[in-house]
Amino acid sequence: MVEARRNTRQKRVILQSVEQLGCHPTAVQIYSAVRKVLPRTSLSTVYRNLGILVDQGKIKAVKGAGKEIHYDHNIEEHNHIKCSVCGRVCDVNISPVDIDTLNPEQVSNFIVIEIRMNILGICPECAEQLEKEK
Amino acid sequence: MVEARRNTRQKRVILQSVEQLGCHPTAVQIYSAVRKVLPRTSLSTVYRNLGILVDQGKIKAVKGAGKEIHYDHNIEEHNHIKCSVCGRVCDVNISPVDIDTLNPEQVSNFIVIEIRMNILGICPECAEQLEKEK
DNA sequence: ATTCGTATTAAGAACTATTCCTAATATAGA
DNA sequence: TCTATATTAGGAATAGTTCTTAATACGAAT
Repeated sequence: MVEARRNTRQKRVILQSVEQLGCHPTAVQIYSAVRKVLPRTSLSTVYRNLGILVDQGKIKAVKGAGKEIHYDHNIEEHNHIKCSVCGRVCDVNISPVDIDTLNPEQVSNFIVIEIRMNILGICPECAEQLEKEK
Repeated sequence: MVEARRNTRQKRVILQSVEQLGCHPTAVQIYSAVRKVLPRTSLSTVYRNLGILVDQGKIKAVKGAGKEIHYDHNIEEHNHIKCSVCGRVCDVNISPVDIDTLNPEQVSNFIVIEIRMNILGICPECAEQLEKEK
């Protein structure tokens, strides 16, 4: 990825959208929000700039349960839970495993780079809805 | 997914291949192995039967870091580490978090279904190779 | 063993999320 | 303001997976 140099309107609005949408939006959700401000923005511009913003450490990409990548304006290390019904992603507050305490045979002698937890669940709203339908 | 009823040659060879390949093969790797025995097998048949076998609890799908799904003949609960260089997946032996010990506010009031750890690392072989290239 | 209904297959089209390509545009420095 | 070029819009390409359909083969009944 080439180092970004220019401060374009698109890049500014994309970062703003990730921050304002808050709840771990996908590229398509960010795209919709951006197009309300800059209607001619293309999806590839959104993807490219999200990549640049991740590289610059301004946002984080949340991959995991499900095929879409979600984006997070909270760059502190934390984990996520995904609703298996509606697909939305929320934060979880489980202390991550300390990489330094692992011994090699536990991890097939790999050098560990990153430990992510992907948690699957049902969000309160969907749980309530399912309860009603019974 | 409709309940599978017939015991076809393809299904048998696909399950065998997952078991014999061992190290968390992808659908395409399984497809290659199956075609050595049944050369006219199609990729969609492999995918469909892998889905059936997962539904029947005979194998597990390992999703996580990376876009491909890997398949595991070891159906006991355990976690995985993926090599960021060559992409292969190995087992890790880290005690999973106990779902029952979590309190609701830790998990944004979700009902927790499953906790998966996705660990990213570098496998011994790739680490050695990288060391040589320096 | 043979017949027959239908579950399953092979082959490839379709789909989805993402990345790549290229001419046109807009930004930042002079 | 002018200019070089980084970035954009638009759409094509890609990768992994799922879907569609006519043909096939499994296995229950004979």
